[in-house]
Amino acid sequence: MSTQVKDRRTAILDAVIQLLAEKGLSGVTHRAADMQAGLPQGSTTYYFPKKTALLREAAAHLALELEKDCDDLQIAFADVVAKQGMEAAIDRAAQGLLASADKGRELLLARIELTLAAARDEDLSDVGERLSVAARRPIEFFVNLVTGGRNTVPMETCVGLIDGIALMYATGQGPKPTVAQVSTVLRSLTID
Amino acid sequence: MSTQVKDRRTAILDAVIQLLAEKGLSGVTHRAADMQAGLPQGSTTYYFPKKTALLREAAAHLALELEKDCDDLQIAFADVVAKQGMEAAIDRAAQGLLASADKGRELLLARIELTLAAARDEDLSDVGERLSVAARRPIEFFVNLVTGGRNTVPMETCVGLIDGIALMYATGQGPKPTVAQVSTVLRSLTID
DNA sequence: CAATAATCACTACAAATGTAGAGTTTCGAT
DNA sequence: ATCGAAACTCTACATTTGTAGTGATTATTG
Repeated sequence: MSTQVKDRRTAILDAVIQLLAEKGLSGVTHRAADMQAGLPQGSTTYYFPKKTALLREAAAHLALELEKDCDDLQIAFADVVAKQGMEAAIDRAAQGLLASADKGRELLLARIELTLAAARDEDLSDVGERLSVAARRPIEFFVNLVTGGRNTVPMETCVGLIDGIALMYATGQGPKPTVAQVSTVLRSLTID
Repeated sequence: MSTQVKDRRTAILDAVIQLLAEKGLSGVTHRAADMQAGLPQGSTTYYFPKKTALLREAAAHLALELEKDCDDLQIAFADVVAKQGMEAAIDRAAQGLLASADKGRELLLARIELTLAAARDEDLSDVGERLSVAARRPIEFFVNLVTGGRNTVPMETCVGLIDGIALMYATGQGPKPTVAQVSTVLRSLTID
């Protein structure tokens, strides 16, 4: 059935994302993906014979997940802004960014791995672009919320800032930033 | 001769760092390192039989290079502060951070690769710590310069911020930040 | 139910990789 | 000059990986 196919495909792509986060790019092999997904050997080869295609589709899948998470976030925030005002929303924005560093640790690490891979392989450059766009969305939302659209720093740079903090935390190189610290940085992006 | 030995070892470690930046962690093989260093096959195997040791030593070598670059930077800056005052120095600090993103692109990418690897492999955790310390030094210097030691954000977080911007630029995901933008962010780290 | 196609599972194999060890060269001390 | 050791190079091999292909199973259609 079509759902069966889609289930297996997504199970494999989820497994690849998990492998990227846990074992790195070199940890992604057809056999490892089979095992991680709990499917018999050969499954990944069947659905994605070429490894480039496997990575490409995993990246697309990851981008979709990121965008879905972002949509959820925006819906949740509409309420906060409406009921508690903008100032509270800004703190919650910082909070949201930090939460995504915890919950989305896997997604973050997988995305960084793929971004690095895309920066090297010509064949994956479009994938890098796709991920970059997906990663920009929540940041764009938060930064616009905080600065009211008058941010003085390009949105890509804002993504870099936030990603850098998240990556630092995700790789265990430093303490988890506090809400106050992040919102300080967020506010600094506005013209004063 | 002893110099011969040291030359070959460092040539190999330099090659590994270059490979890390250009091909990623999975691009680092004994044979690839031989070729990159322009040495006959088997050389890397001879000096670093175990791959873990190869990576570990490459990380240590990278840390040394980072620290050396940092020392040069600090010496150069002592002059600027003395002759042109603090305000000029702050702009030059932002400029310096940006310059290191260009000149040090290889070092940055190699460091990120190793940091990610260290975050996964238990055996490399000390390496991650070593690199983290080395990366912190120049940031510490600049941030202290800008904030006068009254930075409101932990130093590790500052490293994350700067690394994130540099990585964004190094992976071609966004425009090179301007001096004004970086110094804006730098200044935001102070208590006001 | 039959048969035909789609889906899946397994085997096979060439290339690459980590690693060991056997040769070979270089070089200093006697 | 010769010996011995250190430094180096090369070959070999088991393992892993990408990928193709072949057989088995399931679903679908007439």
